[in-house]
Amino acid sequence: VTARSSDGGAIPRVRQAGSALPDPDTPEGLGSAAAPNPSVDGGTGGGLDRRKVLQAAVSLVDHHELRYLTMRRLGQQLGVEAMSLYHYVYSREDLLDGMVELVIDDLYGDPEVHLTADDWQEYLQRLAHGVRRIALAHPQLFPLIATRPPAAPWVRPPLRSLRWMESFLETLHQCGFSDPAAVSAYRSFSSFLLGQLLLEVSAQGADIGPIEQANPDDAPQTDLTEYPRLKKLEHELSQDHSAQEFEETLETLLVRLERLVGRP
Amino acid sequence: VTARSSDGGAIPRVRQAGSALPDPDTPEGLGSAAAPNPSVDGGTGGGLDRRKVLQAAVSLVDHHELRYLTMRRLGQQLGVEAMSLYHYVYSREDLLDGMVELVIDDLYGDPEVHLTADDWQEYLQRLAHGVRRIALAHPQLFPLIATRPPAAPWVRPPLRSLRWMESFLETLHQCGFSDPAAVSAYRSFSSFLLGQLLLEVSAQGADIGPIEQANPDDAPQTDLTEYPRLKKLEHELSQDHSAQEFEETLETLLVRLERLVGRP
DNA sequence: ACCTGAACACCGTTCAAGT
DNA sequence: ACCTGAACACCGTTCAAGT
Repeated sequence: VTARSSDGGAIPRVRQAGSALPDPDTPEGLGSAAAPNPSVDGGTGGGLDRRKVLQAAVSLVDHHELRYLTMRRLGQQLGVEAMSLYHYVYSREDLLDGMVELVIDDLYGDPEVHLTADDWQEYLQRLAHGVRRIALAHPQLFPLIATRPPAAPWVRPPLRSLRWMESFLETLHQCGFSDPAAVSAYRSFSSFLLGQLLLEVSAQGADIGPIEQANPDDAPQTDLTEYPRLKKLEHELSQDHSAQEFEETLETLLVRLERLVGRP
Repeated sequence: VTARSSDGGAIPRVRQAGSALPDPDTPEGLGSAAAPNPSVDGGTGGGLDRRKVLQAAVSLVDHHELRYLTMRRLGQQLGVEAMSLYHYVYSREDLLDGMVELVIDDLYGDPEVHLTADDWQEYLQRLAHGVRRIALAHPQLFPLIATRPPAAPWVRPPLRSLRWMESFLETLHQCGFSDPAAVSAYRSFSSFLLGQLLLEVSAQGADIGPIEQANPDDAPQTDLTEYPRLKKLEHELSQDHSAQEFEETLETLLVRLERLVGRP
C-alpha cells in the first residue's frame, strides 16, 4: 500500500447530476434497476481488488463522461454497494489518482515509444505521438493526466511520470544538450504537448477536474536517487518561466505566419 | 432576453464537497451562519438583477474555486435564498455562460487590445496579451472561456467571440493574407493561445468544467450577416485539422530545439 | 475479512404557497 | 412581482452492525 499524500485538505470532487444525466446506451447492460452486475470484472473471478476497481472506473469514464463516475454507480457496476469501494480506495480523489496511474502505465508497454531511438528528434516524435495516443484513447481522463500534480509537483509543466522525465533529460544529455538547453527543451516540449492535447480533448467534451493545489508543504519529498538527472536539474526545473515561454512561442509563431502572407 | 440554446440535454454540473471544503478567509464577511449579506451588491441599491447575480458569481469564483460556486452559497452571498436566483438565471449552466460573457466583455473595453494596429504582428501581439491578462485575472474561469462552445460552435478551436474572430480574419485579410492563409493562421494562433493558457492556469489549480458537447443539432444557426468574413470562411473554419496542426507544430518545435544543441 | 443500512451534510431544481 | 419552504433525487463519506 503506497503512502498517500492525501488529506489534510483532500477535497472531494463530485459532479452531481440533477435528474438529467444522459444515459447513452451503456455497453454494460440495460438493467435500469439496481441489479448487481457482477459479469463485468476482469473475468478472472469474483474477488474484487484495487486493480479491478480502477479498471472498471476507467472503462466507465471512457464510455461516459467524467461526471458520470460516481461511487454509487461504480459500485453498482461491480455488483457491490458504494461503501464497499472504500476498502480499495481511500476516497474519490484516490480513485482518480489510481485511474491516472493505470492509464500512464500503459505507455510503458507501448513499443512505439520505448524502441531505443538513436537521435533525439525521433525520440521526441515517438514520445509525443505516444502521449497523443493516450489522450485520444481517454479524452475524458487526459485532463487529469496532464494536470494532476505528479510525483514531483515542483516540475512545471508536469510530465506526470518521473520515469519519463528522467529518460527525456538523459536522452537529450547524451545527444549533446547542455543542462540549461535540456531544461529549456523540456519546458517547450511539454508545454506544447500538454497545451495542444488539452485543447484537443476539451474540444471533444472532456472535463478537467479541480487540481489539488500543488501545496509545496505536503510535497511528498520524493526520493530521487533513482533519477539522477532529474535530481541534478531539480532546481532549474522548478522555476516558473511561463511568461517567457509564452513570449517566445508567440514570437516563433509570428515568424512562422510571416511565411504565409501573400502565398496560397 | 436572449434565446438560450439550453436544455434538451442540459446537464447540471455541480461539484459537491463532502464536509471538507476549505473556506479560506473570505473577503466578503465572516458570518458563518446563514445571515443574509446584502452589503455585497454593486452598491447601487437593493434590487437584484441578472448582472448583479453574474458579478457576484464571478467574484465568488475569483476568490475561491469553481466548485465553491453553489446556488445556495451564491444566494447567501446576495442575501437571498438559492431559489430566487432562478428568476435571473435559467440554471447553473446558464449562470456559467453568463459569467463567461461578462468577463469576455471586459476585453472589448481593453484599450491595449483595441488600439488600431497597423501591422498584423502588433495586432496579434495585443490580442494574445489581452487574452492572457484575462486568463491570469480569472484563472478559475478561463477554462470555461476557452472551451465552452461559443456562439459559433463549428469553429475549431473556438475563440469564443464572433467579434474577435471577425476582426481577426479581417485584419489578416487587409494585411495580404489569402483566405486559406488566414484560416491557417487563425488555427495556429488560437490553438497556441488557448492551449498554452489552459495549461498555465491549470497549473494554478484551475478546473475545467464539462463542456457541453458541441451537438451540431442544436447549434443555434447563428446569424452571420454582421460577420461577412466569418461567413465567407465558415466552411474552411469548421474543418478539423488537429492532427495536421499537431504534426506541424511538433516539427517547428524540433527545428527550434535543434538550435539549442551544443550551445549554452 | 468483507460487505451493508442507515445516516449526515451537502448538491440542483421544482412547485405550490406566501407577501 | 418577487421571494420562500418543503420536497425530490441525487452526491461523498462515516460508522456501527451484520455475515
